[in-house]
Parts: sequence; structure tokens; C-alpha cells
Amino acid sequence: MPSSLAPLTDRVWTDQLERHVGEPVELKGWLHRLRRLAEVSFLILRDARGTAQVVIHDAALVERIAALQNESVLSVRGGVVAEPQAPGGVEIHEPEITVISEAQEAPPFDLYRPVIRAQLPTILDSAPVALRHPRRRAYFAMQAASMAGFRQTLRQLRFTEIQTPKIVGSATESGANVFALDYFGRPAYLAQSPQFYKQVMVGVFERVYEVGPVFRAEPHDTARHINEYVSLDAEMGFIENERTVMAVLTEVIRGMAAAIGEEAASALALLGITLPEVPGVIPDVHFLDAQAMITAATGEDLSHEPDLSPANERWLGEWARREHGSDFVFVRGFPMSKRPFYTARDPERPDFAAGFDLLFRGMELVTGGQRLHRYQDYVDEITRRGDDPANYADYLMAFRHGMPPHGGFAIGLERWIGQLVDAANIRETTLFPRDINRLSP
RNA sequence: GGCCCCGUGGUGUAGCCUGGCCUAACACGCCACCCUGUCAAGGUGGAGAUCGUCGGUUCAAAUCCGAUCGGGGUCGCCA
Repeated sequence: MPSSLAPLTDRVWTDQLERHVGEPVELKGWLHRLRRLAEVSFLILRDARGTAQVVIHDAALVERIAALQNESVLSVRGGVVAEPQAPGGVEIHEPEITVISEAQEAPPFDLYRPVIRAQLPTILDSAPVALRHPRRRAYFAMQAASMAGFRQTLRQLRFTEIQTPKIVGSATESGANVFALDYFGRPAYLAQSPQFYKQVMVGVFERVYEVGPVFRAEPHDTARHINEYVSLDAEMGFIENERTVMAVLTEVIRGMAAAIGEEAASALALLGITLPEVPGVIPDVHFLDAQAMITAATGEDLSHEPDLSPANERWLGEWARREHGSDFVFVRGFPMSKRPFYTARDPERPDFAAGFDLLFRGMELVTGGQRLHRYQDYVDEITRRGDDPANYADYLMAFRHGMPPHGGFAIGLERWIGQLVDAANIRETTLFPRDINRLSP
């Protein structure tokens, strides 16, 4: 028998039943719930797209199904009937049911309720089954659509997708903690970001992007930090200044939101979420002006603060919504003292970076900016910071051999979804979170 | 790492301060039965927890004390 795609292509999903009214179909999926009544019972079958109601009158068949635990895998053949009383307006009648795989025990919590009634640690401990819950699945459908939108937007702008190594030989970048590992007896590290490699690749493709994991060994324990997350990175050459990067980022965010609207519409509907409007031009504010506004409004003295606190970011998020009707706001020109060495300076205010953060509903979502591109600037900056350019020889090779003005950004995927769905904790929008206490599942 | 808080059936909680009536309660799940259309269905009954672990105080400990393990919040650190 030749191999065939038929088992996949012939599949009828629960969200397509309206198209099959009056026809016999075969559905496959999980036993979501059985509601038993005296004369009639309702089997709710769940597949990757949704749920369908199966009406059973046969008492013997009800007994067979009642003996199964929820989440058993079934095949259901029956006729599709339009029925106003049915959820969704269609249901399956006169079913013939085959048990494909029997669940061994009941789920640790009810997957058929509108929301899982368990605490986050319990949900995360049971991730293989908890992720099946329609609401939790919806988060990750939005995540998948976001990645697709990111890629699609950048491809249209002639960016090339790359994959850079996650095992690296030097701890690079700032003093942020890195995970060390044993690489055949030599020390190695998990990459904290694709920063160096994506810059190097600007010398090859001019415009590159990458979707991949980054690793942070910081021992923080907060609702917005995890130790492995997905970074949506882009880097581009021949920019005018950081404004070019901001314009590209605006398009990318717009593309990601649009992709969610197109590819994850049912997830949005299930969660009752309205997509944010991405303004044609996202409002921006200089770091110093942001601080001045916060001080004027709250009396908080920020004159010696080189960064914005989470509370400051929340204030700016509210300000952007109030004053500009925008869920997004750029903060430009952070002090150089807190920025990594490859950061380009604002030519008019050299103590401040030619870079930005993008806040989304009061949380930092993206960091980006223009980078240095002249070899001597790198040597000077690394030396000024008390480091040795020789430690960065491989990276600096790109600049020794000529690089254009360039810049880029990195979006935190889990934060993007977390803010969209108003999650209290970033772990809710992370498939299998890795944090200081959690290494499994 | 600092400070604060919490560990009670599969899940979520009550009880703890003011020790004994705790043979540990309630809701959901699970098991059995009932109910002509459910849709977070509804009803009746049942099983299931030596109250994280170890030690101490006491006639008596889920309850008080100590240690330990696990978890949460917050601040700090942190592209």
C-alpha cells in the first residue's frame, strides 16, 4: 500500500461541520465531556479546532462512553444535523463510536469548564494535559500566529531568516548571568541573545531575522521574567538612524496583530479579546522627558535613575493611552551608562543612546536601536568600559571588514501574548516555562 | 539574595489566632443510582486526607514551638 496523506487531508474538523449538514462525517478527537440524561446524552468531542456535540440515544452506547475517562480518544461517525438547540447550531446524530485510545485516569482538573480552576503551579505541573484546555490552547494559537506574522512582515520587507548558534564559546555582552555548560571538557555557554550573530549577518544579507530561544541565568523570580524565552529578533543595514528601526518595528507589530486576527480569530473570540490598534506612527517620548512627566505627576525624584522602573513603565502606558489613545509608546534615549557597548550614541546627546524601548500597555516589550558600525568605535567603547577588544575578535572581524550603519530590535514573544491576554504571570503564556524553581515538565 | 506569606483527599478552599464537641467540613472531580436537550446541566447516596516532613510542649496537636523540605508574593539584581 503506497504511503498517503489521506489520513490528514481527509480529516473533518469540528469547526467545519456547518459545511457538511446533511452528510455523514467522521470526527476524531478527545472525549471532552459526557452529559448524561435519562433519555438522551450529549457527548462533547474536542479536536484541535474546537468542540462538537454528539447526540446519543442508544442506552448501551451511553454506558460504553460513560465507562471511559475524559480525554479518551474517539472516532465518531454520524450524520451532521442543523439543530438550533445545539451549541454552534449543528450536531452529530446516530453516532457510531470507536475508542481509539483509552485515558487511564481522570484529568487532575476539569478541562471542560470555561477556565481551569487550579493554581498556576498546579497547572504548570500538569502542562501536558492543562495545555489542552481551550483557553490555554488559544494563547498558543495566538503565539503561533504572531510568529507567522513576524516572519511574513519581514519577508515582505526582504529580510532573510537565519538561525544562529545557541551554544557559544564566550560569555559575550554585558555582565548578565549566563548558563555555563561542559562542551567536551571546555567551558561553553547558552546564548543570552543572537545579538552578535545577527549583526554579523547584516554583512551578508543586509536584513535578517530570527525566531529562537534565549537563555538568561538571572536568579530573578518575578511575574514577568523567565530564564528561557522566545526572542523575535531583527537586524537591518543601511538605516538612516534608529527611526528607521522604529518604523520597521511598527510594521512588524502591525503585521503580528493582523496575523492573529486572521489566523487565530477563534482564539480571540474564545478569550473575548480585542486586538490593539497599532497607530500609523506610534507616539514616542525621550527618556528624560518621560522622567520629567512622571516626576511632575507623582513627585517621585528620578534624577539619578538610569532606567525606568516597572511602576514608571505602567505610568507611561497609562499616559500613552490617555494622551495619544495608544496602547504603544516608544521611550527613546536611555542613558548610555546602562546600555551595552555596541549601542550607538545619539549624535545630539552623546550621553544617551540612539535606541528605544517599546512599551505595550505599560510593559517593556521590545528593546532596539542603532548599533555602532565602525571598527574603531568598537575598540574605543570596549576599552573605555575596561574590557579587551581581543575578547571579541570573532565578532569584531565583521567590523574590520566593513559594516554599514545598522540597527535592530528584539521582541519578547511570551510578553507580547501575556500583555494581549492580560495574563497576571508570564508563565501563563509560556508553553513549558523555565524559571529559577522550575525545570519540568 | 532581603522581607512577608502559605503547605489540609485528584482540584480549590474552610478549620489554625482563642488546643479537646475533628471519628477533619464545603464545592468540583471520581463511583453508583435518578432525571426526555443538556450546553460550567440538575438531584440522591458513596469512596477518597494518619492535615508537607522530622522533633518538641501538653492528659490531649491540623491547631502551640523549633528545624527541615516544597511553594507563593514583593523588592533588589537583570538586553
